Amino acid sequence: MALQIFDSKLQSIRAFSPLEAGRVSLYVCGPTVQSAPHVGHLRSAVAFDLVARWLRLGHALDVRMVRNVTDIDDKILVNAAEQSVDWQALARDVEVVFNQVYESINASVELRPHATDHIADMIELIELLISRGHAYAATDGSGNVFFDAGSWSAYGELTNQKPENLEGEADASHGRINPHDFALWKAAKADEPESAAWPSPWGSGRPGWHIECSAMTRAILGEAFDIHGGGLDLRFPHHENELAQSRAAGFEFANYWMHNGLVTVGGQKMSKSLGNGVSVKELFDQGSANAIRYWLGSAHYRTTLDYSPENIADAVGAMSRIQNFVKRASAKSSTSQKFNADALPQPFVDAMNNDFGLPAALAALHDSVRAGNAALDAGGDPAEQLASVLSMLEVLGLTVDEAVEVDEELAARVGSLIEQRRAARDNKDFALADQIRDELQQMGVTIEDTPTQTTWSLNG
RNA sequence: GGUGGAGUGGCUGAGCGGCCCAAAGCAGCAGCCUGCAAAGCUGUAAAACCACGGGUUCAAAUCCCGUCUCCACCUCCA
Repeated sequence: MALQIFDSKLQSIRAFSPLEAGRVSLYVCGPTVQSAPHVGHLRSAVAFDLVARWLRLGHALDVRMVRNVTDIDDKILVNAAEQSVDWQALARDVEVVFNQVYESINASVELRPHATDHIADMIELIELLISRGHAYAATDGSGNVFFDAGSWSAYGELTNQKPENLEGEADASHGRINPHDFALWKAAKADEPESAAWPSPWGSGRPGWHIECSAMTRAILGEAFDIHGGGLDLRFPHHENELAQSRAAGFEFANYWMHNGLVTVGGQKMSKSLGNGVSVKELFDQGSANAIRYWLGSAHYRTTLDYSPENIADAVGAMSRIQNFVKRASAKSSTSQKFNADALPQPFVDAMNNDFGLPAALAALHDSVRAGNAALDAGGDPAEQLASVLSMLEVLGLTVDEAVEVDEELAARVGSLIEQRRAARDNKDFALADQIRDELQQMGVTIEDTPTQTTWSLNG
């Protein structure tokens, strides 16, 4: 089965076919580095990392994936001012945190262009739009430049909006002709740092948000590229405006649009005003990055995913079941190959090809785990299932959690107690054995008896 | 007001005309294992009347009409 993708511009499923045979260009809107990442950032990152992985591993395509960094923005300047720090330092620091988080959840992207490195590209694009009659410098002498939405009849095509139905800006000023015209270039303000302004034909200023992505996609992926992705909340106005600008400039722009669903808490979208945001740190305290990644894949990428500690706990359990199998099977089987496309079960392949149907793919994964466990219990060699599971995990970007490092002193004490308990059990002194077990539990150590030995791990 | 999305077992969450007397996970129950546990593994019940009311069809969770409820976007947001 060929890959089917839900194109959120057409609002329907269609077969995926790259513009250039064998290659895929993918642009995903990355974070505005204004404050620490939250669960929503992770969801988007993982959703599109899975897209890239499947294109690479499942379809042997050469994927060029871009995730930009918006490092100049109103919010960055405001937050920096509030914290009395340099805005560039804030942006840099926040970006470091984002990169760490992306790496820990195995969703890093190599191409990470910064808006501030593409100011010249943006100015060039704005000039092109003006020359084509789709943008204008504000007539009030403010130095702002706006996109002329009225000049572009297709405006609203991405989200099926008619300009007259939009609520419209309360403040249709700053030199706008029409309320739905949006800023391409914002004139420097007196109360903002000089470092946040660049020279331009319209005076000193900085780019509007939307033009950044239009300029960067063009600079890095070209005037036509395969897939544009981002969070559902970016569809309007951000992506609508990107599309209008790029098309008005004469570019083909994205061939497919993909939007990931949002993360809610108690059925409501996370937002600062509601104070229900869940930080990445809070999340990682509840489970390994693998378990979090599993949780993010447990619902289809286009649906809303509700956060709750219980749901995370479920994912931790499910992930540990899979990892247990890999550990058990690896001890019995010599399969070392990490990924083999031929080892992917057909239901898994079909699920991934059906618009990245992760829940069904995970069901296929569990089916292989169960079959492998059954083979193990029957004394057989689970090589086939292990190969399948390892290959699926590779596609899913999941790994087997490594044991946590513990200090030697503790290890020695625990080892000694376990030895004493073993001796007691050999003497059938079960009261003493249980007493030692309780003692270990109080130390925060849980032991597990297997037929041949006793293993232990730290709680929590 | 406009534009989209969603309502499926105790919970999470797939399926989107026939293979659905509805996937998978979690929880429950039983068994294996164990000195006993825990952990692990295996198997499995239930009234899931697929929000509600109509309709189309040989056939509907899936399509159509109506109703109710919830969510998102239309300001910055992944």
